[in-house]
Amino acid sequence: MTVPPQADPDDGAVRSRTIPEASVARLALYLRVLGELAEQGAETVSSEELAGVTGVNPAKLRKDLSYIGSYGIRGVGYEVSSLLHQLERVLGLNHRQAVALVGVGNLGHALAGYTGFGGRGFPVTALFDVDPDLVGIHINGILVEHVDAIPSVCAARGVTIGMIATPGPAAQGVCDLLVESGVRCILNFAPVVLQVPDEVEVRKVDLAVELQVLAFHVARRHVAEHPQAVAGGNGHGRNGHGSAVRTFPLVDGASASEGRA
Amino acid sequence: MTVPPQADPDDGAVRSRTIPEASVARLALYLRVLGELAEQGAETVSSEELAGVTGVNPAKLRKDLSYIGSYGIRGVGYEVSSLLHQLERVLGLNHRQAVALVGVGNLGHALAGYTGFGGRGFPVTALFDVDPDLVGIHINGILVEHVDAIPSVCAARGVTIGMIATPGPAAQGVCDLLVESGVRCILNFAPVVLQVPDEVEVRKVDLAVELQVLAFHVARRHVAEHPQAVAGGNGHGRNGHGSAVRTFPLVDGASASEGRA
DNA sequence: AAGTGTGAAGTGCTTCACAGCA
DNA sequence: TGCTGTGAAGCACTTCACACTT
Repeated sequence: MTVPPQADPDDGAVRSRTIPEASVARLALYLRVLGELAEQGAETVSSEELAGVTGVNPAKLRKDLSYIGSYGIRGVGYEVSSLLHQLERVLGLNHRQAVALVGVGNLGHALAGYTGFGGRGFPVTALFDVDPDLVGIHINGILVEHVDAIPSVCAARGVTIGMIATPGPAAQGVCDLLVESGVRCILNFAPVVLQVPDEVEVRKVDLAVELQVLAFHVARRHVAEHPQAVAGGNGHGRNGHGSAVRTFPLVDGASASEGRA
Repeated sequence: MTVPPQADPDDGAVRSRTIPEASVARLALYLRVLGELAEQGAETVSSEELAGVTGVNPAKLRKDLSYIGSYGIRGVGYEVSSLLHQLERVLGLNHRQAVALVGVGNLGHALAGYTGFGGRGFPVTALFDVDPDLVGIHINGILVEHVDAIPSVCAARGVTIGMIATPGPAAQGVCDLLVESGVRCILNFAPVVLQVPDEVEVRKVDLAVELQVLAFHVARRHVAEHPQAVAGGNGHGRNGHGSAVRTFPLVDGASASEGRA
């Protein structure tokens, strides 16, 4: 098809396509790197350059970008500022997203003060906790309010994204409050699986799981350095990014017969 | 094949299989939930029960577990304590993993105090920073040392996992130091793509990307509620977990002709 | 000549459905 | 009978290769 690149009505004739979820996450990555390139004064980038910096396969990058339209110039590359603009639009960053953070304990406090958010279009707009010692204080100029106030405050401030950084046992209750308040997208740091209605999108950041996956790899490497009865063979390569889907030999202390079954 | 379940020599006759990376992450999740079930006194669980709590498809769960061996009992389910033990072994949690954390600023300070780590076999063993105001202080009883000391300290304490929570520009340098010190698994919170040798495993937790993906969904939902010229149709469902691979209609303000090309 | 956009092939994860064991 | 373990089918993402544009 190859549609002529055209100015975007921003919210005018809304059309719809389809983007693989995996691509959406990478688009966000491209956006950040493009921002850095723009600051350095770059005017265009090729898929190969951008792929190099982001650790993504160039073909995959081009395909990702093709999902949002044809904004590249053949023989040249992509115009940085233009692509930046398109990515921001697709990722919904032209509307400011008000973020509410529930749980300002250890981790939550750090998140509340994390400048990487507000600086990039995600102002933390409301803070909540149940601890009487925390309710009433200010963090980064934001008042910490009681969890009971979630419905009213979220509605009043138009919160669109909720972050949960409470202890595990409190998370589901908080989640229910957020959903009840109309929040449809939630970032969950608590170590529990939240139950939510279909229309609510939950993303989870699970530090314990991350470490355990790494521990698995430590064990795997340990075997790789002491190849005893190891069989499996995936001599891949790449430099730690790429996120090519892989499988890993498992250090197994039991069971037998390896072939399929 | 169906191998008779047998006691594990723990490190004896080491064998190797293959586990999809996606499964490894879920195994860690099962492990945590099983721990909770064990505390509640449960002796067995069926794949359906465990699947319900973890938000995973029962068949997928069984397949995940089958990768580590046949530890279930047909007609009954899985013995909680036994399965727990197997998961810990596979995930390398029977050897304690010493963790080093670099960057004890905003986020790093919270991570250093995060009890979810040490409690589950990941004692934070070393802290590093470059800020003279931080070097020398203690956090949770751990001395913050200068980044220059990474090689010696990591070697001395047998650090196997490194966490990077520095500002973006410092991350690559810190990463190089860790790798040089023999650390082969890194959890990166800095908003940069680390360049590492093939043998180093990097996992990235990117808060900005998480929020941007959610922002994308906010925009998507906005359209769903105002179905104007929307075309795409994925009337899926599920409750926010499941992690079934999906695609999403894109709110597009430009370009035309939708069919392929 | 250079680099994008993309059909088609490749690969791996997910889900189904059922044989088989307790 | 109930539930696990798994072959096979389904599906989505990744990668290749090249037509096409500038």
